[in-house]
Amino acid sequence: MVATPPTSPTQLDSIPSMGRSPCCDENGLKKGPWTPEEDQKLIQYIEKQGHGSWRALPKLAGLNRCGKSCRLRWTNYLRPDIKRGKFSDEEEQTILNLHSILGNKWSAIATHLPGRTDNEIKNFWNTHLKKKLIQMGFDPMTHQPRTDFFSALPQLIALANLCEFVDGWPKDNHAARFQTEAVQATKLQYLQFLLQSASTMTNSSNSSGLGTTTAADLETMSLLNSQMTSPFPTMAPSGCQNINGHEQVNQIASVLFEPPTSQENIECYTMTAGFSQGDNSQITTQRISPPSSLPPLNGASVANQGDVCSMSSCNENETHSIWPEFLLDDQFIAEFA
DNA sequence: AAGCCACGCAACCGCCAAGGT
DNA sequence: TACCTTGGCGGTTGCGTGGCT
Repeated sequence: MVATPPTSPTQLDSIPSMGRSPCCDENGLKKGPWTPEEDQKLIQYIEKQGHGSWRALPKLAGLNRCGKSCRLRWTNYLRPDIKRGKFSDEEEQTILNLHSILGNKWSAIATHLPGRTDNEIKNFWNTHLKKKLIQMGFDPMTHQPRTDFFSALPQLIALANLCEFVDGWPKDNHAARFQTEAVQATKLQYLQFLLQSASTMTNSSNSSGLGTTTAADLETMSLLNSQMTSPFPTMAPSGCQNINGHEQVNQIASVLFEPPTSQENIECYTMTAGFSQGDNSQITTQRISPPSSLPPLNGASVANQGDVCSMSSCNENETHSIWPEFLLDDQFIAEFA
C-alpha cells in the first residue's frame, strides 16, 4: 500500500520553509521541513523493510536525518492509516470527554480516535477546544467551571439589578439587551455548574480511579459532559434525575455554596440570578463569603454555622434570607431545563 | 496595496521509562 | 547495580496563511 503524502510536492515546493526552521545541523544531519523526495524515500523504505531500528533507518534509507525525525515524520504524517481533515463533532466530543478524564495524555486519547495522531489531537486541543471551553466559562484543565465565576458574577448581577432598579426609566435597546444577555449568561453558567457538580459527584462516588472506572461511569460522564458542553443548556432533566434522593441533592448544595465551617457568623451574600419566568418567579441564591470589597445586594443576612445556602423559587418582591436548607427538586430542574 | 496580527500546524526539544548489556 | 540506548510523550517554537485595517 502506498501512503499518500498529505502535503503534495507542489505545495511543499511552494513553501520553502514550513514550520520551524533548522536551528542547527548537529552531525551534519538535516533538520526542518521534509521535502517530497525525503518523504518518498522514507515511505518506500518502511514499506519494504519496516522501520526496525529507527536509529539505523536513516542510513539504510539514504536519508540525512536523525532517527527521531524519521519516526516523527512517519507516525505523525506519512503513516498510511492517518485520517486527515477536520475533526467531526463525535471526535470532538470524544476528545473533550477523554481529556476530562485523562488530562493531557494525548497518546492515550489518540488510541480512542483511529487515524488521529497525538500531535494532531494536541494541536486541535490547543487551537480550538481549549479556547472553546474557556469561552464557555470552564477551566480547560479541570473541566470545572472557572473558580473566578462567582467572584465575577456579583458585578454582572449588580449591573443587571441596576437595570431593574431603574426599571421606571426609559430603557434604551442597549440596556435592555444587556440585561437579557446578562441573565442568559448567568443562567447558562449556573446550570453548567450544576451539571458539572453532579458529574464530579458521580465520578468520585462510583470510581476510585482510572483503573476502576466502569463503562457505566464513562457513559454517565459522557452523558453529563455532552449536556454540559452544548452551546446552550437545552439538557433534559434526566441527567439530574439520575441523582436520586434528597441527601445527594444537598451535597450539591455543599459543593456549590461552600457552607461556613467556622463558629463565627459570616456575612451572607444574596445573588438574585433573575431567571425570570412567565410566572414572574425568580431563582434566588444565597452565598456565603462574598467578596469583601462588594456590598451585599438586596438585603444582607447573617448565616450561622451549619446553615446551608439556599436556592429556591420565590416571588420577585420576596425578602431574601437564609433558607433552612437547600432544595433542588425536580420542579426546579424541569422549570429551567 | 501594504502592514499588522492572530491562528494553524509541522517539527523540534527535553525529559522519561523500559529494556539491554 | 549502573550505565547506555532507544522509543515515546508532552510542551513549545516559529513559519505560512488569511483576515482585517
